[in-house]
Amino acid sequence: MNELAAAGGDVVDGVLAALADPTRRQVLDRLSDRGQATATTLADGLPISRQAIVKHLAVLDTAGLVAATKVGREVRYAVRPDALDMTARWMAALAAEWDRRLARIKRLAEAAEAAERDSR
Amino acid sequence: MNELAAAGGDVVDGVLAALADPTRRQVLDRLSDRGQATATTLADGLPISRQAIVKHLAVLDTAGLVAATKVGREVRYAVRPDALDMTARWMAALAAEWDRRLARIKRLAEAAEAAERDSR
DNA sequence: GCTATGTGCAACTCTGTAGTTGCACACCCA
DNA sequence: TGGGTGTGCAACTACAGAGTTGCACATAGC
Repeated sequence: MNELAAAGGDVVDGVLAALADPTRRQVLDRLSDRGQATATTLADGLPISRQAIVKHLAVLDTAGLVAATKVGREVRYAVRPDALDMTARWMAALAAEWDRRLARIKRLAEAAEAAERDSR
Repeated sequence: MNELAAAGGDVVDGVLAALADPTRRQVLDRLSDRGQATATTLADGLPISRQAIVKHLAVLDTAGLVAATKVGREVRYAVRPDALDMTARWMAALAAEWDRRLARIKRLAEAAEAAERDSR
């Protein structure tokens, strides 16, 4: 089993699934730009309905990328960097791990080649 | 417009879409573990058909996460860390950007609150 | 109290895609 | 040269989810 996949796997899973959708990334972008916004406000500048935005916000909320605050009759959403940061670290660690393994394999291949040359 | 989204947007887009699928992450994990593998080999330990694996590998290839090498009649795949590393950096920068904006908004809110208090 | 506006809920359509199966083709080996 | 094994291509099914629409409900403001 992979220890990288195990560490905070649920969070990473949700964040990756959430960020896979371009519309959701756009929503996040606008949200981080304004600091706070409601689904209705966000739907204004986008070519999709408010309900679609609401669904996207629900996904982002589940992924921990967004936090909802009820103020009177409206619900304000704000960006939450923690989950994103965690996923970035996970990804960087994974890339480093791949690099390590590739370097090891390259070493082994070169050693095998050298042995081959010597035996000839 | 967001300068972060613009920088290497295509690569990030592909990588995120590719990593969103758990099966593809599993394929990548096995691939990085073995260094090299064919679609047939990878399909052995997984509960899906070779053709499904082939399709996943095609997606990963398009995303730049994997490289294919033809050796005789078989096609060997290997992990390629560059695109993943680039995406990790993009994500870290995005998280930092969110942090910055949140800090700025918090500062503004506090300043507004202080002004409110003074005027009272 | 009455109306405006913002949310929530539910049912529906539709497209993308994960997965399968069947078969043809290419190549290694005896 | 012929059989076994690995790939590629194409058609098909099935399901998740992105988006819409309609309506009921709650709250702010007059």
